[in-house]
Amino acid sequence: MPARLRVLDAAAQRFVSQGYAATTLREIAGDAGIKAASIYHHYESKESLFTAVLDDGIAVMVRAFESAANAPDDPDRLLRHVRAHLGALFEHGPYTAAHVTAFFTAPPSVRTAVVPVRDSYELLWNNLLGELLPHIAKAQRPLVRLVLFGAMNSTIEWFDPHGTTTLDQLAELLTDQFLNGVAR
Amino acid sequence: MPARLRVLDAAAQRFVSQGYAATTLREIAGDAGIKAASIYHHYESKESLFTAVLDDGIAVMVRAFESAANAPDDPDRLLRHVRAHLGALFEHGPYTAAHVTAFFTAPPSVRTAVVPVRDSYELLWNNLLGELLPHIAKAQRPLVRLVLFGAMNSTIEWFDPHGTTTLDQLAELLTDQFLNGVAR
DNA sequence: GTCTATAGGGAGATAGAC
DNA sequence: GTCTATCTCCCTATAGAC
Repeated sequence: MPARLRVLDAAAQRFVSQGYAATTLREIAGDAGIKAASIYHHYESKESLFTAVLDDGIAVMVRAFESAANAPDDPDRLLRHVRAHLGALFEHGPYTAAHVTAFFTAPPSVRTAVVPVRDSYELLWNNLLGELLPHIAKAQRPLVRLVLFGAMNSTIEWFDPHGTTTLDQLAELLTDQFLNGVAR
Repeated sequence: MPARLRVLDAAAQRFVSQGYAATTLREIAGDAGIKAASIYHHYESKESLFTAVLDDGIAVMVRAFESAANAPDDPDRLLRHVRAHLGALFEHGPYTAAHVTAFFTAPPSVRTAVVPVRDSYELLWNNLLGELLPHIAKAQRPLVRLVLFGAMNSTIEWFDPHGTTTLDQLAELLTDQFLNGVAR
């Protein structure tokens, strides 16, 4: 595995678990098996390293969304997209998770650099929800999406993908609860 | 306003918006109108200052929960508790918000010190949901609570309490969506 | 492409005057 | 109760050898 990638992996891991400011380049370098100064051969600064992690995270989510969209006539279309989002969160390393746990620890410059990329992913979801739930007023669509995102993303704080509940089951539970509620 | 409280307020504000590690005692002191060294007359360390903020945050949430519980026969009992939680989040300063945005930037020692206090609040909710939704299996109760918490807490990242939607309306929307879902 | 060495700055925390 | 002064440590980043 090339050093540049080992550094990126280690950085994503550390940023997720400690936040941006609490993570030092020495720690990242140590995890990657090199010295801190060598990081600068691959990335020009700590900030650019974080930006690279976050950009990668969105790319994973967008790819997951798009492959879920490839079977448009599936009656469980929403379920498949929820599963894809959760899959990105839990099965593709800490890159996407960084958006949930570390984004708000990012310095302003990093935050603004990544916002447009995040927006593009959110737009995919707004359109999907508009298509699947046409009875919801357009103005309320982002709000409904934010609630769904809140429920999906918060799983990163408590769900254990190696526990008794599988990711498939979690996706079903979230989708059902989102569509039908918990009252019976 | 006593200096000890000005320091605590400033700390809560800074921790919420920047995270723990990115916040310096010099910034907090500046906001409170004193010098950094003077903080040590009121708090023994930066960590203890953060712990104080988080303890206060839980206390506000517990008080809000309890005053919502004072009318137990209200048919809109869940709504009132959701409203109370959101009220704690948006109307009682940044102390409660610190739990949502800054908790995971806390050093391990702070985290473990606050966990028992958080647990007590979560237990209140588990019991409430068990009472209101008896048809849900006991084992699934925490999961249902976590999804609800995810939806409620994520509002801190996007809801503007001074915008066109009021907190009352937001509470109604979240409660309705939680109970009945978005499908029609 | 990785290293050692180090510059330059800012952090948390302490000492002691007022 | 707040200040100034300062200690000590560790951070990001750079310079230059190999």
